[in-house]
Amino acid sequence: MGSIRGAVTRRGARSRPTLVAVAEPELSNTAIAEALEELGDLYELDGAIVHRVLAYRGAAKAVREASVSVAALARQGRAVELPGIGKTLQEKILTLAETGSIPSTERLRAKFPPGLIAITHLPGLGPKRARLLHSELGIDSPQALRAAAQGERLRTVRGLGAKLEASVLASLEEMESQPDPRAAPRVLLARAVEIGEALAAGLARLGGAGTHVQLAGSARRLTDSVKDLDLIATTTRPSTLAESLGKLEQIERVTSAGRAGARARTHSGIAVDLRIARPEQLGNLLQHFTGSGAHNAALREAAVRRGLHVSEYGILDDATATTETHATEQEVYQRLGMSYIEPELRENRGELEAARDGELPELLTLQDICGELHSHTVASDGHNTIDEMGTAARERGYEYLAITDHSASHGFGNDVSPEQLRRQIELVRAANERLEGIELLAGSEVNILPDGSLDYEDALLEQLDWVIASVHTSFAMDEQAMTGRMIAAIEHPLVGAIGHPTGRLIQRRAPYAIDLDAVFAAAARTGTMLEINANPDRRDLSDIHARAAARAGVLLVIDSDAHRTSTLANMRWGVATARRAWLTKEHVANTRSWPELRALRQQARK
DNA sequence: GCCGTTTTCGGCCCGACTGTTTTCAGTCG
Repeated sequence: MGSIRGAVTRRGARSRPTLVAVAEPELSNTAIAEALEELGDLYELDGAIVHRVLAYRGAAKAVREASVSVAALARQGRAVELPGIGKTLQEKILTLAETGSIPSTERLRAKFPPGLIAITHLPGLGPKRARLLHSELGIDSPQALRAAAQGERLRTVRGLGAKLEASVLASLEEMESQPDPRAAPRVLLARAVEIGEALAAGLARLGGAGTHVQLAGSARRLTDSVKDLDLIATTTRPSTLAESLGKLEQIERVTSAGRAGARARTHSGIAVDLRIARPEQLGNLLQHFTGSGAHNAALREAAVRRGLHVSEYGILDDATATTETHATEQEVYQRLGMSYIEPELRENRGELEAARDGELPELLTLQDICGELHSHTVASDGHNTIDEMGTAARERGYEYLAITDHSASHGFGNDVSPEQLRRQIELVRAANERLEGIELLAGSEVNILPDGSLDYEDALLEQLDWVIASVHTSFAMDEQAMTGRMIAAIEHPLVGAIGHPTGRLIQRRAPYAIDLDAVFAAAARTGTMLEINANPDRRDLSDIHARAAARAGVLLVIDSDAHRTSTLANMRWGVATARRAWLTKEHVANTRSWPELRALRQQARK
């Protein structure tokens, strides 16, 4: 399932490719994850034990993060290989895929009105209170809840009071402007880190000598987006430091401050949580507040089996009944019998087992990157000249820079005609003569047309050092067609890499429908590389997808896709994604010199 | 409902906060 059935265009064929035949698309992982989440919510309302509910939520997460079709896995009896999915859930997934629904969902939907689930998602209200409201007052929707709160009827229920009525009304008002509270606005990582690092530096300055402040939370794990900022500090004067948070220009207001820390909000609306640690327990606090929640829960669960209880304050040993504190995270992990786990890996995706077995990868670093293979100039939609980009790349310490402007059909007034590309090649060659200390490569970011062909003739592409092929049009094709389109480009012998392979824009545009299993298989077979586009809005491939690609034997490239000299620095976010994908230096092609990389390409073409 | 460096049965992270409570349940991260 999900694999290529028909013959694909032979590598080396120069004629227009024919689209490949691919299998009937399966029920999407997103749809399965949503169904499991709904069933978890319904069981929660039904009063199931919390662990059963958590099992459904854990399974939904595993399905959402799976890089292959879970419906296809379930058909093969292999969905049980995913963490948190056992025989029961595999059966339910199979039933869902084959009949379109799950019987227990249907039964519980009949029992609880749909509006009740919405109520459980309001802050301060959970399943217990929703059920109470339903049984005591007959409340079955947010509208009914509002009426009851306004009529001061909530306080007639034992355990509820006037303050809850007020907070419910406030939450309902909030919900109207933001229909799903779980979809609260998140900030892209680049912006969050920029603000977070400024806050940390500002606090360190105000705290004076002996004060250290660092980012924790999801910003430290370098996730795609961030909900709030966690800062961890050590200082000799805790109260003074907490108060000084409000003096920073980014802070709109401080909601609380004390010796243990402070809470605040930036002018841009991001919640900030400052925690002040005693130096001897900095490791415990930092480990706790870096998360992720799933990583910490799994870590603690494993520790309990060994008689150890982990919290932000230390590790309690049942054997001695004492709590030990740890100045560094290294000591925390060591005490638990593990090697140190880099923050980017802390997602409960197998890192705990690997750390116990001493099998964590040596993650790629920014310093490993030798060159940039995707950049734009004024020839298309960039803002700097070839020389300016080359000089900036050299200043970053790169050995090479590929100039890859858009191609003949790009549109927006930025298309580069074949004639213009010929001229551009000459300009790049001339600039390469002028500039010392960096090799400039003549390249192009070529459009993959809807039929899978490219928008320059092969004879012209052959004159280039480096070709990236990307989809920039017709995003709405069905999965079969899009997969065939992409594989045709992967099969093209002159294509070095596929740019931003899924087309996603974080928080704005979902990936287009595509069978990535088939794409990875084709890329591994042909040696065509796949890009991790480092633009902070894209980070495409994602961490999950890049990890699956590497496992499938695909070689990756990390590209800034810079449109001006300053955005060459976006490489940082691509490396972050690669690290979250467990990638080492060996997985990434542009950690190699240009001669080595070129040799790899030529080898793949044989 | 899942899962095993004490278990195939009986467990399943930890602490803070809030609001409503005379000792705690529910929710949250």
